[in-house]
Amino acid sequence: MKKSKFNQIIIDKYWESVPPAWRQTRSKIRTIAVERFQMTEEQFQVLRRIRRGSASVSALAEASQTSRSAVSKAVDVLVRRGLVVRSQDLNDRRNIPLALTDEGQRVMDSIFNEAEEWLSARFEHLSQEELEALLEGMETLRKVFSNS
Amino acid sequence: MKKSKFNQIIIDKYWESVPPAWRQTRSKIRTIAVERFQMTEEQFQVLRRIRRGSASVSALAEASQTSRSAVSKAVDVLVRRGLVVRSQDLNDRRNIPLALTDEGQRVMDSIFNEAEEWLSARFEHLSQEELEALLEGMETLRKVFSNS
DNA sequence: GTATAATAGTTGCGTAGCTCAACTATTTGC
DNA sequence: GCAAATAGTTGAGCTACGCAACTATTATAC
Repeated sequence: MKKSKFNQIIIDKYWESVPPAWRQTRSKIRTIAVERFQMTEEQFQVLRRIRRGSASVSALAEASQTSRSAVSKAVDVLVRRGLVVRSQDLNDRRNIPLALTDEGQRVMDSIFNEAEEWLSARFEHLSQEELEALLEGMETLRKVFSNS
Repeated sequence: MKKSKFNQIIIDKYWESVPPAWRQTRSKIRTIAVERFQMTEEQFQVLRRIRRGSASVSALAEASQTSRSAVSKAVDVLVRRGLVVRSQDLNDRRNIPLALTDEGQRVMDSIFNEAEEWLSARFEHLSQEELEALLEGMETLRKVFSNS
């Protein structure tokens, strides 16, 4: 009883926080991307993850909880724009490792500054306690939605 | 220094939690919606909010951080399907209050059960502490992204 | 060793989900 | 009473993304 009531509160809060946060973030990224870099939010996410280390289409799809075809298409655009290179894995030729080009690296640095400054500004006025609870909550969120 | 480093951690965590959570949720809603109710995720959100009380296109757009035109179109589909009615506000005739029809209420009840059971199952194995931190974190998230 | 299954990636097609700008219909404020 | 603001709608157009079908490669089964 008590448990299920609390559950309902969690679910309500989820609907009221995550989808709006996401919509607003996407909208902001789009604005930056379109105005200055002609890049979509999805491409931004792909670049973001490639930047953190070597990656493949499948790994990116898994990490961002989307389909391989969607990632494949995003990567394709980035390759055509000279921001990403598809390289080779001689041990397993099905695998196609992805990496940033120098230009990709450069673009990433500036788009990152802008996007993350915006995000940063959002979090700026939070207290230390709020930040810590937020961090913990987001980690839980990540865990909860990462499998399956 | 310390502050900005912590900020970076928060931002990273944000990227790794919110967008994937959202993508997976949308995907699940779509599955339920398409398979059983022929309804999109956006329509689901609109119905969800109307169910909680009277609402208008503008209020819904504000709450879900999207544009009025997007909401207007979603509402239009729901009206054509007989799930929502546009009524009148005689005090201000610009305002068009929205309400569920009986059929809309009925459909909502069952789609809700299904969608929220899925969400509920995700949160099921969390400890009480995790749930509380999650709740607090999501409230912070909501606040942070609620004003323009 | 070959057939079969599994895996990585791509492509075409269709549709949902927006946004922007332009428009109508009201109401509010000098 | 007229300009500005507000609520809502509509049309054009583009992006995102899933599904299904396809190729290429590797792993497994017999």
